[in-house]
Amino acid sequence: MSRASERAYNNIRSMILSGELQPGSQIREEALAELCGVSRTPVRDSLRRLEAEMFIRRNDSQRSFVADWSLDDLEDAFQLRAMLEAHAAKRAASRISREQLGRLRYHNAQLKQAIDIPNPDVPKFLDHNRQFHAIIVAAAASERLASMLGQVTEQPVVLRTARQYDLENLRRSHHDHDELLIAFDKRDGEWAAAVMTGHIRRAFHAYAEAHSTDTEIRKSNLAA
Amino acid sequence: MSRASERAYNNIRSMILSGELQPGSQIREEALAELCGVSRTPVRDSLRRLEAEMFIRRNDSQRSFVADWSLDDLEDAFQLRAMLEAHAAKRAASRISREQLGRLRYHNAQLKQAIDIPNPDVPKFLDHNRQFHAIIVAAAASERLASMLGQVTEQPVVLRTARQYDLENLRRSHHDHDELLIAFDKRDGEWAAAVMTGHIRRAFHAYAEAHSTDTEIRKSNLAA
DNA sequence: TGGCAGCTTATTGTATACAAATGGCATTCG
DNA sequence: CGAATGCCATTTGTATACAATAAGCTGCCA
Repeated sequence: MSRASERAYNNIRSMILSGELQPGSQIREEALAELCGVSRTPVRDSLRRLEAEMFIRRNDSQRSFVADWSLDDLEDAFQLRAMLEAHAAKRAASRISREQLGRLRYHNAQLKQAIDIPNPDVPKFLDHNRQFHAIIVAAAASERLASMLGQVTEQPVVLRTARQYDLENLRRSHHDHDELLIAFDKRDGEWAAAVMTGHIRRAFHAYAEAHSTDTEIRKSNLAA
Repeated sequence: MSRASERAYNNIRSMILSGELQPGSQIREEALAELCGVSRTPVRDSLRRLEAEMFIRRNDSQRSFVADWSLDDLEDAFQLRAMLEAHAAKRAASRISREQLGRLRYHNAQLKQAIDIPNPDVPKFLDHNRQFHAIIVAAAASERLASMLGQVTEQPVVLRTARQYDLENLRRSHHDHDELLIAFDKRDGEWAAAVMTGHIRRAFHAYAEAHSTDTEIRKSNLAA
C-alpha cells in the first residue's frame, strides 16, 4: 500500500484502537484527512477497509461512525476467533516445519522470561504472544483463513484485553503454548485444536471479568 | 452504495463470475471505467472491495489481476465454508423463530418441486437453495459470521458448481435440507451442524469431479 | 404550539488533472 | 552476445473541484 494511504489507514486504525476516536462518534472524511495530513481520497480508501474489518459502521445515508461493541458482539467475535484459530492449529499440526517449530519455541521461551520475573514485562509478553500465534497461522497455509482471522483478532477491545490479564492468566497462557508445542511435535491436530479453543475462550472470559469491573468503575465515577 | 459505485461493482463482479474477465488476466482501472461508463474513482472502490473478497489479487507493484483458483484454493474455501456454515446451523438451531422455520419449509418445498419433474428447473432450485441457506445464516444472528460466509460462498467456481450437480446430487441436497429442518425442529444444534458439514462437503466433491471432467475436455480440445 | 415546507449547510460521491511509480524496451558497454 | 542502465510508456496514487444528497434549521401555517 502506498504512502499516504497507508499512513491514513494506520493513523485512523490506531486512533480507534486507542479510543482517541470514541465508539459511536461520527467520522468526517475531511477532518480525518486534515489529521492525517493527506487528502480525502486515501482517507476514503482507509474508511472502506476499516468498514470491511468492522472497525467502522455506516448508517443508511453513508455516514460513518466508530463501531461500538456490546459484550454480545464481543463474545461473538471471540467465538469465531476460537473456531478459526483452532482450525488453524489443526492444519498447522500437519504442516508445520522444523524451522517454524524452532521459532515457536523461541517465542515461547521469551514469553516465559517476560513473566518469570518480579515485575512482568507485559508489552514483551504481548509481542511474543502475537508472533507465536502468527507463526501458527502461517503454518496453517491458508491465505483465506489468515485474512478472516485478521478480522477478529485485533478488535479494539481484544487489544485492550491482554493488558488486563493478571499474572495467573499470563502463566496459564504460557502453559497452553507449551502444550501446543507438544501437540505440534506429535503432529496431533485434534489436540492442538482443543488446546487452542480453550486458550482463546479463556482470553474472552478474562476480558469479560475485567470488563464488568471496568463498567462498575465507570458507573461509580458517573455517580461521584 | 451509490449509483456509479454500485454499478461498477456489480458489473466487474459479474464479469469475473461469468468468466468474461479471464482468471489471471490483468485488470486496468481505466479500461473498466470505460466499460462501466464511470470514472476511475468508483472503479477503484470496487476493486478494493473485490480484492478483499479475493476475487482480485494484486502483485507487488499494485497491479490487479483476476484471481485464478487452484483446486487446493477451492478446497480451502469449501473447508472454511463448511466450518462456518456448520457453526451457523448450530447457532440457528437454538435461535430460529417459528416464522423462519416456516419460510425454510416453504423454500424446501419449492426445491422439491424444482427437481421432482421430468425436466428439473435448475435455476429455480438454485434460487430457493440460496434463500434456504440465507435464512439459516440470518437465524444464526451473527453479522460477523454472515460477512465471513459472504466471502466464501460466491466464489466464481462455487457459483458454477451447482449447475454441474446431477439430479442425484440435487436430490441428496434436498434430503439434507429435510434433515436440517428436523434438527431445527428439535433444536438439536449438533445434529444441524453435522448435516450442514456433510452438505457442503458433498458440494465440493461434486464440483471436484465435474471439474476434472471439465479439465479433460479442455485438454482434448487443446489437443485437437 | 406543533409540525411541515423550503432553504441552507454539512457531508459524501464522482470526475478529472496531475504526480509518482513501475515495467518494458532499446541502447550501450563489458 | 549478454547484461546492465537509462529513457519512455503505462498504470496506479493523490489532490482538488464540483455534483449530489442528506441533515438541520427557520419560519410559516394550521
